[in-house]
Amino acid sequence: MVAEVGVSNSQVLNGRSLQLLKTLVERYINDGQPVGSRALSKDSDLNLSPATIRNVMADLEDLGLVHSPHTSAGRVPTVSGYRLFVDSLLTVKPLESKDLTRLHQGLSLSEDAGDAIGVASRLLSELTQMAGVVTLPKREQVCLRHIEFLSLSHTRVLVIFVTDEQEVHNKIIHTSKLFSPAELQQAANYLNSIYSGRSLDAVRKAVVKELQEAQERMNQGMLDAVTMAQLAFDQNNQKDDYVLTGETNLMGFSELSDMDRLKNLFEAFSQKQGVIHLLDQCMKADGVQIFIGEESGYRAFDHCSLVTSSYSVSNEVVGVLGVIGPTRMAYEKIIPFVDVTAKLLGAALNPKSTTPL
Amino acid sequence: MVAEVGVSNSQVLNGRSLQLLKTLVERYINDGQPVGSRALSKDSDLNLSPATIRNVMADLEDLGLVHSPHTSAGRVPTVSGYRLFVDSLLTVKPLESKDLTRLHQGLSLSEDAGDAIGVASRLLSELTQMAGVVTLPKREQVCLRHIEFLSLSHTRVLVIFVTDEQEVHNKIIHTSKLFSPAELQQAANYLNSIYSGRSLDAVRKAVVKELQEAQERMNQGMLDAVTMAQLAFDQNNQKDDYVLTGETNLMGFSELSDMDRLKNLFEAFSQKQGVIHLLDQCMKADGVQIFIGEESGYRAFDHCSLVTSSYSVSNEVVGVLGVIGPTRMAYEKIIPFVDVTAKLLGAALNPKSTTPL
DNA sequence: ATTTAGCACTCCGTTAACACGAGTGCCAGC
DNA sequence: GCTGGCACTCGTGTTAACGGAGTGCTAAAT
Repeated sequence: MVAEVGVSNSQVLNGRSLQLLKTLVERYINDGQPVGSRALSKDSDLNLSPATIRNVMADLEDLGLVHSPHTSAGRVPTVSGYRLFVDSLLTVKPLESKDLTRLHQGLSLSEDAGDAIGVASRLLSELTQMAGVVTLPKREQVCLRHIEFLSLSHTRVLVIFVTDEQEVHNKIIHTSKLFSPAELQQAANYLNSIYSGRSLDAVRKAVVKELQEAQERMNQGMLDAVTMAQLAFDQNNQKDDYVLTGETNLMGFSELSDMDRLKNLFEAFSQKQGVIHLLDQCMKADGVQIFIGEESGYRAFDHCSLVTSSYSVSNEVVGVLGVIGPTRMAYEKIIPFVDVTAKLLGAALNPKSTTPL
Repeated sequence: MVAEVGVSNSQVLNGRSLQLLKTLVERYINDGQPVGSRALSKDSDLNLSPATIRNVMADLEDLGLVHSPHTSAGRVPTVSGYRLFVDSLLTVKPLESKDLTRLHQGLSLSEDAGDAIGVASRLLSELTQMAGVVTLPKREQVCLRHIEFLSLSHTRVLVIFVTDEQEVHNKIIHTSKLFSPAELQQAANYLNSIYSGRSLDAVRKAVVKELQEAQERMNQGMLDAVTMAQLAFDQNNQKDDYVLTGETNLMGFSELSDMDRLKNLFEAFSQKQGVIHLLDQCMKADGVQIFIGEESGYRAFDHCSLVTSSYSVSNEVVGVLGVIGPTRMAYEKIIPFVDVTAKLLGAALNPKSTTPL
């Protein structure tokens, strides 16, 4: 059932040790108590006496896979122990059909992208009873649909633009000269005719290029338009952000009941940048990605695990979603859950799949 | 210094008892320990022996103003005790000048309304070390500046409108028939020419009126425009919402260190409706409003106090801001703080005061 | 050579007993 | 009406004892 893992310590890390590690982790995930040799002897179907198991446990402890809180307690998996479990020992359970239908229902009838993101996050947290997080889709990969300028006071201009995912963005820019409403209208018309339907990234590049090389060919109106477009699509405009729900679920877990830890965690949530950076890393790898405890490198997440998956629209990775919970979580259920949710969210965001009523 | 409070129990609730209640509350707010008769005897400048003070305390306890956690502990103010203190005994301290300048600076250079709201909330929480909350300005009182329609798929139309506070709102509506981009443009032009500059509430009413009485006078294009406007400004569109910051500050207070309480509180924060309802009540009364402990009627807030003030733009109350903390908070500092912040936020939001760079 | 049984040991968690300090209520005297 | 004194109550912190759970080690059994 459990194959050997080919490492240098092959004579100790044989099938039996792994089997025992597996049942140890499973049992610990279930009831949160350090698990002792007697319990393990009963739980595993290899008929071994507690004494034998104690020997194996000592080996596992030497390898840093388990750890005992104090001399006469059972063993608890370490981060490495969890890692080995997740990578090689885990038997993932297929998603329960009732959860699948909940996901399907919820995501299929979301009106716009913002909706879908919120729904996805809420479903993640509700169905897992942990915290759900979904990053907003990256703007690079979406297309410009419509742009519009509106004069505020003097040289302040409100830029409104709509992407093909039916998201409305807006930003205030400061122009170098005063524009009349008619001029602004004209500029918008020009930009719409040229750039509508192209990706924002492409627009950004095109704008820079036009400004550099083709100034003499353009009339003043076109030049103004392109200049404003550059201001509007300025790089730092893309507000990285995410939707987080069910944080309060985390308050129920005993491993996070320490007020200082909890405070750090929630502060990390509201400061956002750290979490965003972490999620960005997950976007690079496709498929499900897992950070266990300190692996994330963020102190606030020391006692948490993060299970993520990137989601894609038209075969282009645009964001990440995931679940945050204590390291002691039911990975075998969470992993397929996150996986499926990512796929469904991607499908829901696909512009081709939006069906009019 | 402390005048008598005219109630039926005038012979017990004389100036001296009130003086003692005052110093008791002040001392309890300072160090959070139940305060005993000896401490009170030293703290108050009326020279009384502990024994005398014990008698007074017994009276105050009969009146339900103080309470002792157990037989041989000092006294702690009850909700009524805090209430009496806040209403009649409190000597508010003027805002520290460094806090005032922080507020001024922060709020004066906010770019748009959303900015200002966020800054206000952040300043409230940072400077008080508690949680700060600001409701978004109510849409009724703001003016329409520009409206725009954009066709999505089939009969789904994206409505974008801008208010004079430089806020961009958007909503997806479903029309009964298919419109061409030109028709949508025409409709938008019509609505802009008629309704631009009028308050949203007025627009809503005018639209309904027009549809009822004047159908024969209008051509089809105008009719379509007005119909769409009605959908766009549909009543339930106004998403009540608020900005909350510094929730994590609340995790430091011992009275909220109970995990269940804390969880309830944070859940109330994320569900929002309860909090919104509470804040709505505060909007009716102008000036500073205070809910102490259970007074709010929301179980989640049982051990919290809420100090709020409505804020106004052009003499019209549009929202509420406030501070949430434990009942044991420094009211004498928080009250003027909230008061001033509300006034400054109102000023910052005033469209006349927006200065171009 | 591996597994097992037995045994001494360690450590946690709970309970009880105890002293201490802080504060009260009440009474008698000023 | 105020005050000092006294007995009493209650929470806190310390200590000791004890049972339970689990380990490590050693010696015997397979």
